[in-house]
Amino acid sequence: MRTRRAEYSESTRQALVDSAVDLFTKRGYAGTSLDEVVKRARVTKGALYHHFSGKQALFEAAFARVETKAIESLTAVVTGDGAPWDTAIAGLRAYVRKCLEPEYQRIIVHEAPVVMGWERWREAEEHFSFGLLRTAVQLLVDAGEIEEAPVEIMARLLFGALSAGASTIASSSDPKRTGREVERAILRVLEGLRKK
Amino acid sequence: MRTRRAEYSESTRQALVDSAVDLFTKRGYAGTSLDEVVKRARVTKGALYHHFSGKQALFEAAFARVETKAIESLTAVVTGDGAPWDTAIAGLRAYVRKCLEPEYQRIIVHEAPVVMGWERWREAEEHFSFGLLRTAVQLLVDAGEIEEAPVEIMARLLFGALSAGASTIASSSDPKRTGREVERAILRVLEGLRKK
DNA sequence: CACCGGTACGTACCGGCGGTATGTGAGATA
DNA sequence: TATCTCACATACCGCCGGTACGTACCGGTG
Repeated sequence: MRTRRAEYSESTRQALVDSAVDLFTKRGYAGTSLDEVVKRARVTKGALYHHFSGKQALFEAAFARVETKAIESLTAVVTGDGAPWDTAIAGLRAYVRKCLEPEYQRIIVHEAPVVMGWERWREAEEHFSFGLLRTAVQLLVDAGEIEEAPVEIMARLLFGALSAGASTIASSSDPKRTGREVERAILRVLEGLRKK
Repeated sequence: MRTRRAEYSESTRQALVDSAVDLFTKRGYAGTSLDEVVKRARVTKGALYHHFSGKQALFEAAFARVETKAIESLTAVVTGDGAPWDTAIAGLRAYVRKCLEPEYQRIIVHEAPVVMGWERWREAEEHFSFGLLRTAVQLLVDAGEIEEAPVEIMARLLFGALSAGASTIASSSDPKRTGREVERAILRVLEGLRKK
């Protein structure tokens, strides 16, 4: 049953997460105070601590929000029925573009591993971007496109390379050019792994 | 002129950096209080703020300390006079091992980009590990071992992949095995880039 | 040797921030 | 309508980074 109070509650929760995503993106986790977050959401700390156990939990909620949105747009790209290789390439392109959005860049790529701790981050990423990337790699192996290799490891390396590439693009003085270069470099790496 | 006071001063500064490296490694930047740092160094905050402008500056000193030590051991590996390709491989192996040391892993790989900010981190790394890696890649290109490519970009991607690989090893339940797998995977990527 | 200047700290304190304990009023329940 | 409950608001605490100021000791000078 959908009561009135429940709707209000959900609404303020959303407002808190919205505010958190905004401020964490602009000022980072350490640079954002909870007073700012609740002020922007037009509530008080009482509301925040009613919905979340603390600052960390609020960050994880923001993390989940951003990642969920990202997964949606990425799966849309990947669920075409083209050749596995071409689909994978399209997915990589889409992911690099995602990494250039400030929200994703700051919260997911840069801060999450430190704020959540590497272990917790790794665990959470299983259900989000990294999980998607790993299944993509698995598909390529199954399709015989790239040589047999420990999928987990290869996916980790690729994930790291992609993040570094995206950061490079983002802080470049000529993002367009750097973007093309990064894409070409990644494609070259993949071609090097491809079976003849 | 080497005065007595200068020696004392240098000594307390070293003690502060030692303490900082220790605590930042164990508890991270945010989890370490300056009171703990000065207590372990057996001084007070007055001494700390005499030598460093603040917590950030102290972190950068710790960063420089750890990186300097790393560079020393890495250049020792690289300055053999073997074939460029073999030297590069040896360097990569040595770097992965470095990343498994807790100090390097926590302070340099995980926290530095967030604490210092990506731009500042990138700038600092020019004189340390990344600088070394990039010149190594440049040497391989010059020697005709790998195909022409924007060296900066390739080095960035490699750097990201190596960091991810090292983190994977460190948090693995079977580090020995994972270590071998990561090394093999990296070698395969490099072989894919090698000229025929 | 007396004096003095400056450096290398120590001490006391402030403001801000994360977190907590407790009050309260609107909406659900009977 | 009376009561209960939950979704907040309010007030407060302890810690921590940073600052202002005091001080003792070393090193040079007459």
